[in-house]
Amino acid sequence: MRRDIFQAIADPTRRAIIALIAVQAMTPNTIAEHFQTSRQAVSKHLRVLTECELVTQQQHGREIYYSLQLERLQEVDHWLSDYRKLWETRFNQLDQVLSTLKNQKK
Amino acid sequence: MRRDIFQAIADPTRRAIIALIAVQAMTPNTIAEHFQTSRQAVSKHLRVLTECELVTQQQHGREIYYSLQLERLQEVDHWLSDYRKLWETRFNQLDQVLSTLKNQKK
DNA sequence: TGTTTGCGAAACCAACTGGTTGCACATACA
DNA sequence: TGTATGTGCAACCAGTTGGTTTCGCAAACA
Repeated sequence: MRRDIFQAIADPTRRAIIALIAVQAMTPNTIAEHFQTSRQAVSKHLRVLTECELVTQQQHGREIYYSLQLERLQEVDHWLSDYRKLWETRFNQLDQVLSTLKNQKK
Repeated sequence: MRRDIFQAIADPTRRAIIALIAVQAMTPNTIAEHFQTSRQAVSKHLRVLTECELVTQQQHGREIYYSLQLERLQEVDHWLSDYRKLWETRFNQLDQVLSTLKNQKK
C-alpha cells in the first residue's frame, strides 16, 4: 500500500521508535524491550516506517539494525514551512503593535 | 475521545482543509465545495480538528465559520525541532568535509 | 548435528476510521 | 406563518489499524 509519512508519525508508538533509533540503530528485539508490546508489533511498526522510507535496515548476521533516515522528516518540515511563515508574520505584527505602544508611552 | 494533533494532520483531506481555512475562515458548505465529498464528511473532519483545537468556530446567524489556530501547529514544529538540529548538524559536518577537501586541493 | 535465537510473514481479531444516509433544529426569508 | 437553508448528530457500513499468536527460516552455537 502507498504509505504516507504523516500517517507514519501519527502513531505515538512509532514516534517513540523514531526517537529511540534517532540516537543509534537498533534491532527489533532491543526496540521492543522499551515498550510493553511484542516484538512482532514493533516489527509491524518498523514495516510501516520502512515503507515510507523513514527507516532503513542493515543486516549483521541474524540481527537486523534499523536506523532513522533523518532527512525524510524534512518533508514534514517543508509542509510546516508555509504555516511557520504565517505565524512568524503574525508574531512580528504583534511585536510592532507592542513597539508602537511603547513609543506612545515616551 | 482524546485527540492528537499528529493524528489530525495524518489525513490528507484534513490537511487540505487546513490549507483552505489558513487563508480565510470558511463555512462547512463552502469547504465541502472544494472536495468531492459530502458536507457531513467535512463536518466530521472539522470535529476532529476542533477536538485537538486546531480549528475554532465563529457563528454568524445560521452559518458557522471555521478558522485555523495557526499556533497549534507549533506543536508539530516543536516535535521536529530536535530532529532539525540533528540534520542541520549533519549538514554542517558534510560542509566541513567539503571544505577540507577544497583546502587539500589548494 | 541438534538446539537456541532473531527475525519476517501470515492469520486472526477487536477497535477505529472515513464515508454515507437520514434526521432534528435553528435561522433566514416569502 | 410556512418554506428553504445551514448546520450538528446518530446510525450504519466497509476498509484499515494495531495488536496477538503461530509459523517457517536462517544464523549462531553446543
